[in-house]
Amino acid sequence: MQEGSALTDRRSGPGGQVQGEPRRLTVSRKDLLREGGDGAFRAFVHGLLAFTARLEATRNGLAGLVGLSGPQYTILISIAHLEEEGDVSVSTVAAHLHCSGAFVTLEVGRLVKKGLVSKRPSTTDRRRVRLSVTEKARRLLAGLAPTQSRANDTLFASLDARDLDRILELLPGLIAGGDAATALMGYEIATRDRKEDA
Amino acid sequence: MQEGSALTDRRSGPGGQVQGEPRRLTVSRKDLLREGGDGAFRAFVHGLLAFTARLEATRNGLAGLVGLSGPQYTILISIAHLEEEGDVSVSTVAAHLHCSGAFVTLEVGRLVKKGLVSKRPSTTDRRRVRLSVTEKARRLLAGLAPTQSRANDTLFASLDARDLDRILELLPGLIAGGDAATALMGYEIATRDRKEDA
DNA sequence: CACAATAGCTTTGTAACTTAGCTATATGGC
DNA sequence: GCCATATAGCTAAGTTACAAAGCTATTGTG
Repeated sequence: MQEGSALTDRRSGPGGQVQGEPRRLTVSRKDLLREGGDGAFRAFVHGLLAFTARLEATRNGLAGLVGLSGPQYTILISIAHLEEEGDVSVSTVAAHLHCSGAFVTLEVGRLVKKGLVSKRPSTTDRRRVRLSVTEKARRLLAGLAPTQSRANDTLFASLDARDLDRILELLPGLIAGGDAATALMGYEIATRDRKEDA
Repeated sequence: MQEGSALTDRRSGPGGQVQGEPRRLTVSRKDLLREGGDGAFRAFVHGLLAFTARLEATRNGLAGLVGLSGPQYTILISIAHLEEEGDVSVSTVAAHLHCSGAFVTLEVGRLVKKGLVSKRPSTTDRRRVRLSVTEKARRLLAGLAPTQSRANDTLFASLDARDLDRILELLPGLIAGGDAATALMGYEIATRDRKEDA
């Protein structure tokens, strides 16, 4: 009973007294504010957080079905994908997945050992390595497709055709924004202690 | 020169011979196919992969600015968020972030040690713990808000008002889809060796 | 009142990374 | 052509981010 008292006023402190400051916003673009507040945007961020965790869990499951770890599977399908538009090197994959080259080197090595990726020297730059997925890997992934299809249908059941179109349109900009934001973060980290305006 | 030969036909094997099988689809809902193919959907998946990696990197950067690890920061803001709609326990957070309770216990312990989270026994269920963020944490996050705002403006520069509305509408369904898909994966994993139709 | 289920904690282990340092090649100025 | 600088990839070493298993204390359930 009286669990109603658990109701939390999002503007009040622990004693219930409302602080004078008008809650600093976590985003400022007007398109992303609603009635001057960032509540909707925050909900968006937390929703994204919850969704991406489940997306990753699903990917890990698919990976496990073909005997790979999540990252291995991700790297494998990324090579297959990137291969469609040109030569793929370790650094290409690392940039695409936004992780260190060392990690890609390591995991690609394991994929090679499994016979799923082939590694030959690039013809144009002998420092580089040309990665491609083997026929064995294609068969493995083709075998996974039915399950993948069920998983994707379930995962994206609420998405309609227009949503997909719009997101496809949006993604390049969002990725660019991600690169810009991480660059910005690098700058903020480098200059952080300099200013101290409370 | 003659790098043009690197052009990869996405339907051909290494020798250039086209396999007879018509590329198994990774999704089957008609809304998500284009001209009967899953190419657009695949592009969507890979774009999402690239974007979420950058999103996480940005979050890690924000976390670092306040002396937290990425997961610590994520857990902290999740508690703050979940607190707005009711009591928050370890398992609430674990379910929201789709990770193990053990991990939440561990990280929350560190946040408590830093004075950012308070932990008291739930009044209604003495097995449970009631988590809440401290005033110190609120100040810390408020101090981060300006940077966060710059980062979010950059990250989501390409998103317009209608996009945000639509995604907000979509997210609950997507999260539910994620839960359903991971459940499905559990089933697939449990029954995988049973059938073997090559 | 037993019994099963649930919440959380601790321990223990593993997988997922990164940083630093190295070598080989490439590239741009002089 | 040659030197300085940058880039590609590899390796080794270390750290962090997790999860599985097992325990205790509680709570619901027949």
